[in-house]
Amino acid sequence: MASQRGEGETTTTPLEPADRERARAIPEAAVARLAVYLRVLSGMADQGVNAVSSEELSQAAGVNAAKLRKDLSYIGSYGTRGVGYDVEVLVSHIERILGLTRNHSVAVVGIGNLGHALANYGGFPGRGFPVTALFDVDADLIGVPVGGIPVNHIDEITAICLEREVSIGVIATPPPAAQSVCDRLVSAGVQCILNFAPVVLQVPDNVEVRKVDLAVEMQILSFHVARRADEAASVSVDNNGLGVDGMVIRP
Amino acid sequence: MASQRGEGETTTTPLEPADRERARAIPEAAVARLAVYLRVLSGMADQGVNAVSSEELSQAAGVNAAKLRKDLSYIGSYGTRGVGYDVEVLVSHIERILGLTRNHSVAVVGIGNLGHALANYGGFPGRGFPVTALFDVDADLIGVPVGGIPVNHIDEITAICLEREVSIGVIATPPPAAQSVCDRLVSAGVQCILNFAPVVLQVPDNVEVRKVDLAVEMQILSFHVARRADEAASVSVDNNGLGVDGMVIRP
DNA sequence: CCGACTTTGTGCATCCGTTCACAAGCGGTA
DNA sequence: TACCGCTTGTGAACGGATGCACAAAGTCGG
Ligand SMILES: NC(=O)c1ccc[n+]([C@@H]2O[C@H](COP(=O)([O-])OP(=O)(O)OC[C@H]3O[C@@H](n4cnc5c(N)ncnc54)[C@H](O)[C@@H]3O)[C@@H](O)[C@H]2O)c1
Ligand SMILES: NC(=O)c1ccc[n+]([C@@H]2O[C@H](COP(=O)([O-])OP(=O)(O)OC[C@H]3O[C@@H](n4cnc5c(N)ncnc54)[C@H](O)[C@@H]3O)[C@@H](O)[C@H]2O)c1
Repeated sequence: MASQRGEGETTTTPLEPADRERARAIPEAAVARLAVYLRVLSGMADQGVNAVSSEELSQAAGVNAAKLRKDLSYIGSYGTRGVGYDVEVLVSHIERILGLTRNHSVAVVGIGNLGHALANYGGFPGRGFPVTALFDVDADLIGVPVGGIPVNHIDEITAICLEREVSIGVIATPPPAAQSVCDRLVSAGVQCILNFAPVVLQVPDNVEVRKVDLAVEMQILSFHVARRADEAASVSVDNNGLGVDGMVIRP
Repeated sequence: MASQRGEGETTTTPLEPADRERARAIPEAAVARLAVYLRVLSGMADQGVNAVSSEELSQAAGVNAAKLRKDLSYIGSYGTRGVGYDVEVLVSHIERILGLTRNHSVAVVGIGNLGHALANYGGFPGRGFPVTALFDVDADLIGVPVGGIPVNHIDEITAICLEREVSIGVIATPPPAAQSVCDRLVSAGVQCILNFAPVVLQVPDNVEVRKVDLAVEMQILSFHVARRADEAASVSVDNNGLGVDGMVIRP
């Protein structure tokens, strides 16, 4: 508690360490997009591309060019007018702002279907997120290596998280276990949690939780299907009063 | 045009095709939360809870009570002042708005680590999203049943998607294959896509894509770690000029 | 060295979503 | 029936994000 925002109004920004002030001001939505730009730019760098314009990059990232420029302006002015951006330069600045200059050790809890997939996934270590610890309660799993890391018992979570300096905890347990696992991660000092269990986690203010809820994603898609169907229906209603499946819509 | 609010004092006017107009106006963010409320409410219903107030429900869903009420107001007025909401009633209305009154058949493409986890996951069918088709290119996988469904070759995607009336396609292939898989899904008539590959997909306007990008999620968490570390540093700088790990921050 | 051309960075208007605050409406109670 | 306390539903203010449009600032060819 008490670690909410609050202070910061008094200074009319005479900022010396400009980056810190900037970082604080970057909208969350822009942070998410910066991560996407970074991935696109990394791909370009790998293909030997040296420079890119906001137009090109925005196309590749699937956003509006003006928004891209604004997003980039949050982290500083690293473009060259009339030319564009140096890919390498942009990559390194985005990495710096996102805190990717150091590795973030990841622990996965719950090595079931999803936990196995995550532990085996090769995409994280390469991007600065080495998976360094796996936990479960299932006796059959303890000691078994998954993706090269042996599974530990959940009871060892505090000691091991501290030892391996875990900064991100991933919860892939069944829903009923999620809150208790979360609590354990928090008391082990983990301040960032990625939660796959369809549960709303209660955490202290100093802990950041992001959730990935596939059922919710699907339901959002479902909503759009329904909306589309309705639109189609309200058009065809002028024809015959029938919905898409021939279902009568409010006759 | 005409689909906005408009009516001011004549609020008692019960619109005829009110739901369609409403559905169109629901902000995307609210839709995502409605899905969460639905899950919480379903849990309550299972436990025999009959009624709930906006305060209780908002707590359980981890949101502000006013926001919850506004979200619910997008779908209609189904509460009782002075009392609260009937759980069953709310469930059925949210389901209706989200289009969950009918099943949405799901196809998963790319039956690797992640695809296996998704195919085996029992949480979808129970929520109205039966997985009815699996596709891959790997000859060793074709015909093998995963989660009860045999894997088909990707070349059969059009025929099978049409036959099984797939409405949601899930892409879990390696990134280079994602766009081509997406194109095939689209030409098979699939209008909703959930993409796990870290790639920006290009689709026609009538197709809805949602992406789940775990690397991006982690990078957002990383950003918050970095921000936190900076805050700590700028405080402790007043003490000893040292950052959290004893690393010197701008001495 | 200049002028034409290109692209960035950003002020500004707009839009969308969140939050506040309170009147309206309902059930319970005397 | 009339009053009281509680909770909903929503107008209105606010804040944050988006998109536009253009001046500023650079390159490049002559
Ligand atoms: N598999 C998917 O595709 C998928 C999709 C969406 C959501 N999810 C969610 O992800 C979570 C995991 O799904 P899954 O399919 O991998 O489940 P799973 O049952 O295959 O695996 C769960 C694992 O967690 C372990 N576990 C149980 N209690 C534990 C505890 N207290 N501490 C540590 N480990 C514990 C179990 O031993 C098991 O190995 C669930 O919450 C599920 O709802 C999964
Ligand atoms: N596993 C994870 O935890 C994880 C995490 C984040 C992102 N992802 C992403 O999800 C995707 C899948 O990851 P994975 O670990 O399951 O990969 P994987 O390599 O285990 O599986 C990929 C599967 O796709 C199949 N495939 C390849 N090309 C195909 C095509 N054209 N059509 C149909 N199938 C094809 C392969 O045969 C393989 O079975 C990747 O894009 C990955 O970046 C995975």
